[in-house]
Amino acid sequence: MTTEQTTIPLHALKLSCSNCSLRELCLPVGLNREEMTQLDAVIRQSRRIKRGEYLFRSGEGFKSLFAVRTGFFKTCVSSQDGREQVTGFLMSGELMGLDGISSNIHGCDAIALEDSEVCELPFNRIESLGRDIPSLQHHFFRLMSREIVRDQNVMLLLGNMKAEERLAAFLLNLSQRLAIRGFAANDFILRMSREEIGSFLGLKLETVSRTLSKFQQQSWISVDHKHIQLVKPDELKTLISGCVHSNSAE
Amino acid sequence: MTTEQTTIPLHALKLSCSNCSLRELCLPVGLNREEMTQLDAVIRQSRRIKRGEYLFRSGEGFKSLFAVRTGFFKTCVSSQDGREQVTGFLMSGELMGLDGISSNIHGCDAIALEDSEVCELPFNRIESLGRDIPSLQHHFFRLMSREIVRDQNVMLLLGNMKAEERLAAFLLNLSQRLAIRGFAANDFILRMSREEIGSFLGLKLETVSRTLSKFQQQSWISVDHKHIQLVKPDELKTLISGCVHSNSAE
DNA sequence: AGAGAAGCTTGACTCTTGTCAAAGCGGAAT
DNA sequence: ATTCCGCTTTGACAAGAGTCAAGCTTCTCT
Repeated sequence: MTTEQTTIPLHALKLSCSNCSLRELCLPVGLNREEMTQLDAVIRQSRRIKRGEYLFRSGEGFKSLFAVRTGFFKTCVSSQDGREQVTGFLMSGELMGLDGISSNIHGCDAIALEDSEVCELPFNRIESLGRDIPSLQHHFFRLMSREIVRDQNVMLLLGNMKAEERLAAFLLNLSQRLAIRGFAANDFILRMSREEIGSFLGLKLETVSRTLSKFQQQSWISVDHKHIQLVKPDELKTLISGCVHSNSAE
Repeated sequence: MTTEQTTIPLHALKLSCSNCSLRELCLPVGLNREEMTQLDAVIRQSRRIKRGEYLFRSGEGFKSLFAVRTGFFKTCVSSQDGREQVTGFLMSGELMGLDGISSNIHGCDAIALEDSEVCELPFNRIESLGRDIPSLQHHFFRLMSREIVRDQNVMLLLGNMKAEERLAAFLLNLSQRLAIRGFAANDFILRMSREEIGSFLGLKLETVSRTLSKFQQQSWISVDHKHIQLVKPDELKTLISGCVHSNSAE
């Protein structure tokens, strides 16, 4: 049942752009055939990124957005003294680089957590194409807005929740996003280290480890290193019921 | 020296749209006279919001963005059990409602912290105008991206910084934004309560109070209820040097 | 295959922040 | 002008998470 890699399932591929598995990007837009062709022309051939490699770095010039085609990424900002804050984990169909638009400079690092493939979307061409295809323009506004909503939910998590709640919310969020992509919701492999989870959740790696152990002792989950099974996902949901945003539809 | 109200200074007004003091919105775009007229036509007459009133609520239908003309707002998301997370404090020229675009439903509450005025920007008209005026379209993408960058910096703050660092960063950020608007950078009135500051910074109100007292004991600031003076802003800067984002140009 | 490095778990202890409580002050409304 | 309520400050104590350390497992690279 274990998902070997977070690859987008085939049926989604077929329904989306011809050269790019961007479910998020293409499906909801409702483009006709000609518009789809135009968009395809803009999307550069996909690019392979090996595990551990940077897709882009904070401070580099911004030209393109990148959509994850296969694989798994993290994005993070670093402070001057080296503290690292992971700002997100991205799986297939999700967009990176939106923070670079404001200043034409990337505001975070994007690092592959497994061998991955991305599609490059040159932003100036997206902009001009958006002027010709209103629904595409609207879709990009929506994508950016969704990122803002996501960030606000992370703020709620970092500002208000206890360690157990944070970790439960994290596991359930991963589970849900995998399920949407056609993978098992309750049996998956973590692509990131305890330290990276901790950085994302505002916790130390020891706290992450201890909390996972606690969940396992309660038989809510089973932990075998990076292999996680949600045995009683409802218990996790109960734990965070109340402390999640009223209409958190992420 | 105290700023009685966060009103945008006159020279900025003159340089911006004729019916709306939206420095952020108008100045950097470089619109010509006719385009400016078009934009003015879209911006609805400004609306007054009394202190304590909601501009919009989470869950309400989204139609428009709102720009603060005068006054001061907070935006916040609430969890089901009533925990409130303040996601931002907004002063003149800043935009609210960007999170509503994704689902056509507002994702947060916007509440006036003093008697305020806002300009309403119907989003569908902004979108269509953006198609005619590329620089306007680009400007809105940039505004949304800037919001994402801001949110990432807040994540860094909530995830990595200690109470003193958070409060120092908060005070310096306020100071800087006031200075940009022509107000005194080191002598200002807080528009929000200790509890609201705490909610924004992920701290309890008592911790905010104690930390302010600590700063005062060190003669770094002077605190008289809501009246704050930054006596030694450089000490505050030293405190957060290192833990702020490398290129945090907010 | 073996060695070394990196990552994970767990324990003991510390420390920052949260919680509870009480008292003081100021501002808003009558 | 007065009263009351809400905000703020401060103290004492509790608790959750961080720090430090040791030992173990797994993975990677040679």
